[in-house]
Amino acid sequence: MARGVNKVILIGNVGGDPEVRYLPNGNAVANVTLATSDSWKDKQTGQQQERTEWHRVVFFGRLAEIVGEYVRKGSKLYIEGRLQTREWEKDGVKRYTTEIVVDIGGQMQLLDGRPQGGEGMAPRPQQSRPAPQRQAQQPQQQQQPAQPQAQQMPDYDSFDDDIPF
Amino acid sequence: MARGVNKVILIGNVGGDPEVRYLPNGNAVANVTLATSDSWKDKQTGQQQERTEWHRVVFFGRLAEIVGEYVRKGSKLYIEGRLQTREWEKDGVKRYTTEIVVDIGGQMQLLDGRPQGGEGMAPRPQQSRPAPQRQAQQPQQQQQPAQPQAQQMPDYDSFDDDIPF
Amino acid sequence: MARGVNKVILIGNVGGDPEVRYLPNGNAVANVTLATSDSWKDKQTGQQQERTEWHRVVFFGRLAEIVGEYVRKGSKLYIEGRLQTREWEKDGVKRYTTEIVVDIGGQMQLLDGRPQGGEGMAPRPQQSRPAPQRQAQQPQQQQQPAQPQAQQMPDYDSFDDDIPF
Amino acid sequence: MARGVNKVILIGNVGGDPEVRYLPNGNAVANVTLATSDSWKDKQTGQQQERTEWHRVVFFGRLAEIVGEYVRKGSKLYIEGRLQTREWEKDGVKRYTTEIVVDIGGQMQLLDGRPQGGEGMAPRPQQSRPAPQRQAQQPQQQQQPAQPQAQQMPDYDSFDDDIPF
DNA sequence: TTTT
DNA sequence: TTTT
Repeated sequence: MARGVNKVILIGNVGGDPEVRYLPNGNAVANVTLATSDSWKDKQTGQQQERTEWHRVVFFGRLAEIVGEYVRKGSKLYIEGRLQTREWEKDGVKRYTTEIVVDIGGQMQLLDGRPQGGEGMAPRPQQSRPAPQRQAQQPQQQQQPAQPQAQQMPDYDSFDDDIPF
Repeated sequence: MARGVNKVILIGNVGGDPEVRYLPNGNAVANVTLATSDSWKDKQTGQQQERTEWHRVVFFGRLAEIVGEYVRKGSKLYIEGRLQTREWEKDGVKRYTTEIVVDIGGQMQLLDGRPQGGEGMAPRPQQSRPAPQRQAQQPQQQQQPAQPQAQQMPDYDSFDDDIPF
Repeated sequence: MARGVNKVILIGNVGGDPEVRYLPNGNAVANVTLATSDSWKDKQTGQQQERTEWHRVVFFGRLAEIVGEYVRKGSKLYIEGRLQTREWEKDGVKRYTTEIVVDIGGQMQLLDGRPQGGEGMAPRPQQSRPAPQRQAQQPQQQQQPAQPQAQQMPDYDSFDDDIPF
Repeated sequence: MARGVNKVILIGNVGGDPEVRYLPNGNAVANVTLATSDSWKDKQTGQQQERTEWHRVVFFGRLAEIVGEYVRKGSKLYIEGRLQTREWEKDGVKRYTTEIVVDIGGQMQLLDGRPQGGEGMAPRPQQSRPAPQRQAQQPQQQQQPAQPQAQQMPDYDSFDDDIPF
């Protein structure tokens, strides 16, 4: 149920291989940056201008797993999600990061099965990926308070600090 | 022309009276915060939960003028725009703010003509608002380099620092 | 799962009180017509022009019940659904009707709680509405083949034949 | 200006080479059918189901010309337009056809530069296409009343009767 | 950091 | 058939 509408629709290219993590409850989370670009002719100079916008997209659940397997740097994606701004702190000062959350109620479509590397649509090999913890949660994780909601995830610490927004 | 799609659709309520400014070229800019909310039942506790998301929306041009006249705190709006993140600096450290830009190609609909105050849809009195500078730009402003594009607007300094994201 | 995207977003006013029916499996179906309008200035004559577009919207499930209770002639709605064209026959000739289907994955928002009649947001009295058959299906209906999917619903025979498209 | 919102977003594949025509005023019109498909698992039978939906899309102006040059059978498109139902008559009985109109305010993105035929993105040879009549309208066409608006176009007679809706 |  |  919702009062209001909060909808984002993007088509763009992925800036790097997705980072996939697993929450203590076994739910997958995948982070991706997505570039959309606009070009227009400057009225003053007549020059063709271009501006690229980078978006932080966070997938949860089943879509996160699909992203981890099939999406790579350069992939073209359609995504539908919602805007969410989370607060974090650095050196005692509050910062805010706005992301597009894609979970249930959202959508993702891989528009291009041929990203760099040329392995076609074969799933990415998964040796280096930690096993999903759906059916087998580790004991020490169950001692932590359960994660009731994806939105309440305390931190996104796997994010590179160098991508600042 | 665009490579990619960058679209945001929101329906929500305005958090405060709009701030309207005029760029040196006479174009109006209106800033508004918009609240959307989601509610859901927590699976663990069975409790009804609610989360409100605040969005920064920036209108340009004709829509900004309409916003300045008809939108007030509490107004319910439909907006369609695009995501844009701009960089700014505070105490020597870079910060990023993500906004929804609504200009040509975007859309705005006032869904509720009866916000708090009860004056109906009568335009807001405009004495305290600086005159639009479309046909009559002030000389000292023309000495500055022209602002060719809304996106290149150097700063949004009229923003209240207390709205941190 | 979907290959492709099929999304319709409308904001408009409802042309008449909704017609709510119940499928044999107890699922509610609500039909509504929704008007959206565009106005523009004719370049030839300089006259203000207006065109109203009428849309057939079909709600299923929980949303259909909400529509039956709260939506009335004149209500302003936001809906998000998908396009679907169904075939029917009249006098031996095939006809096609395109509707916007709003079910799971879709959305509905009542944007105006004050339609004509002035009873506020109180649910419509329900004496004249047949009881939902969720838990108590009637025997003769169970003898029919089950309706596996809303999309496969054989007919919309409660529709007024006079609304031709 | 609009009271209400009427927006359609589709991603799908084109069913045949576009038909491009020119209105008496020189404006291009391109007709395309676009397929979107949904698949789901039937709850009764557990079988994977698929349903393809065909949409009639009509492009006007610059986008129609781009469609005529670059879009072919099998092309994958993103389109953003609005719903419009027009009335026509056959054997004295009124029929209605719903289309997605993509003109100014709409958008089109070619998501796949490699449709069947393998000529890459080279524009389609244009010998068989009637010259645009922008600057040079033919006299007999000017005797007809001018077409002030794309929406008022009297007929779409170039459509194949075999595509019935 | 992507893509055309 | 709606609404502003």
